[in-house]
Amino acid sequence: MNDRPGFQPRAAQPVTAPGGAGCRAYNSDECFRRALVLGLSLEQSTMPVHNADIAAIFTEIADLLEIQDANPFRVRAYRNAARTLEGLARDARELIAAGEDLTALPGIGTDLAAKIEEIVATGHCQALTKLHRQIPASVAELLRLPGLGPKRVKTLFRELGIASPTELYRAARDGRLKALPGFGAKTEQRLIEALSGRAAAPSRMPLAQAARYAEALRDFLGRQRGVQQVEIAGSYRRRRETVGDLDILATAATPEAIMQAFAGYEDVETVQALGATRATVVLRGGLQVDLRVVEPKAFGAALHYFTGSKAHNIAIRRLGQRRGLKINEYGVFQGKRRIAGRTEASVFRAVGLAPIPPELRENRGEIEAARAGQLPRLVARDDLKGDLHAHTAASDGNNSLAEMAQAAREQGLEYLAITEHSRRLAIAHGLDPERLARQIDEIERLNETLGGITLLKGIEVDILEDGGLDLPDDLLGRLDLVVGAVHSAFTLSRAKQTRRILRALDHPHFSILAHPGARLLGERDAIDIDWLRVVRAARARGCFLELNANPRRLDLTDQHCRLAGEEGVLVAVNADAHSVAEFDNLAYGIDQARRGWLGPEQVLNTRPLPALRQLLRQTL
DNA sequence: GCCGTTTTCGGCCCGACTGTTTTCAGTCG
Repeated sequence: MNDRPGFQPRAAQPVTAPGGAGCRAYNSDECFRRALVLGLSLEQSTMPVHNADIAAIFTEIADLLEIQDANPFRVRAYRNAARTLEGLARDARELIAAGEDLTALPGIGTDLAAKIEEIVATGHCQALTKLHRQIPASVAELLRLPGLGPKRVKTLFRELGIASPTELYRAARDGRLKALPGFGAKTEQRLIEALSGRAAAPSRMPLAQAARYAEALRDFLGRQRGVQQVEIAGSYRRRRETVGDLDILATAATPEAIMQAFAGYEDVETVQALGATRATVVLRGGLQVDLRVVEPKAFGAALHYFTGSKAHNIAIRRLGQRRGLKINEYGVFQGKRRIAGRTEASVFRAVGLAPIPPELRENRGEIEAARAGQLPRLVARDDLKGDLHAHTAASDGNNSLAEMAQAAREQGLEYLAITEHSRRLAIAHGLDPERLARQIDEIERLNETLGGITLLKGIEVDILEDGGLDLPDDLLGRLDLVVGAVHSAFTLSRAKQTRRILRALDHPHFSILAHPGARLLGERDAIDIDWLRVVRAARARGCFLELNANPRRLDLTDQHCRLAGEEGVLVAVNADAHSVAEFDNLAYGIDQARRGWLGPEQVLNTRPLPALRQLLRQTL
């Protein structure tokens, strides 16, 4: 788990937005009034304030307060609130516009609710502006450097006036750091290395990419003499779409042996720490890995602890505390007596909870649900009966219709929709009406010879900038389903982008909105749309949302899956396979669906074919 | 700054490792 705040540096840019476009659409009078009060003109109100912007401001306040040595619990309150905001499916400004009470959110009291309203209305927070008068914003950047926490950053600023990484680099190179109290030659050297760019800034790695490192390392450790259990915990086990680092947990007859083997693993680039039961290394490729060795009787407690999330752990410990129990990675203790810890289930039982699946452990209501015996039965890979988004060599795929059908059948699927790109996506060799008509005939012929699987006739039609579809109605009407997707004009304003999607959903033949956010992890941000309106429009029109299982996309996000589930919109978990190998990606889609609290009944393609056809007809 | 089966005050999660120290503070997860 690397839940260190600011691990994913996000610039806390002041958002110059008294109101913002989205706000104006909801509550123009109020925005106008606020703009007048603040002496700002509405012409400035272009950039809407998102939860991530508010969270970034709260995180920066927390950083600066910490450097000032403020009450640590006050600091934590800002961090908790930032985490709450980042975990919401809906933007705070929408909640405000809908008149909802922000103090109902966990970790948000009257003070922080007022600050959120202030930021939504103005794009700024007075409290942060005030802090900036005492400490420049760039000082907080120093916290991202290895070995620097609030205390040392404060020392640097107070003693040497160092307020930025550049100034720090200069001072370190001049040898001025090691004279400071609490600093030494090693710290100085480490900072020089980090600042000279030799150590790349840590960034989160897509889950599927991390899996390659993780599985190889797990196998290696499992082969070591005396090793009993090896489990990868952390966000990897929670199946987050990206992981910051790997947390590996093991039990072994002799801890020293596995620690040494770990440090000597062929892919290790640097060993950052090596203790008796805990070690940290960085692999070639930049992934940090922590290994922890515990006794078998503590394995469950340690697995729970290192699986996290941090917010979940804190909530569980607080629950234990109220029962007079102390919970740590070694077990659950009543006084000196250990009452649980060998298994995760025993830890949950000790605090009166049903076992919570790792994917739900984000402190987003799973503890309350477990206490009430209302944890959802989550969808599993085996629940899937088909896949509703696939390409062949006719557009930008690699295999033939027959090869894709056979691969899908080998994956245990009963149906597969063929959904090539449409003509506008020329780069992907998209189909024009004539070629699509030919493929329709071809699929019908092939279906007569295929056994054990049915191909469905579909298309991944481009949603044009104005919300129209890229192929004529009469042709779309001949298909079993129409999957529509955005592949262009990603940067439209929220109002325009939302209007575009709503118009596409309105189309009489529209079935499934593919990769609705159109994001690419780490490469392209999601388009800006009013999610609640889109989800509700999909429900009203009998349409469905896709969870695209391609590891680069994983789109819907977990939060939007949950929103869809709560609003009664079925989600299609599709591999978007461009080759026979890519059906394996369905597992990543299922992971994400589980993180979004979806059960089998909330996933469209868990239906057998007749039931699926009936649902699709309702959209056409 | 938040929160309440300890409800408007007094708590707030817990431990390992490193480096700088002579017994521990700071950082990190």
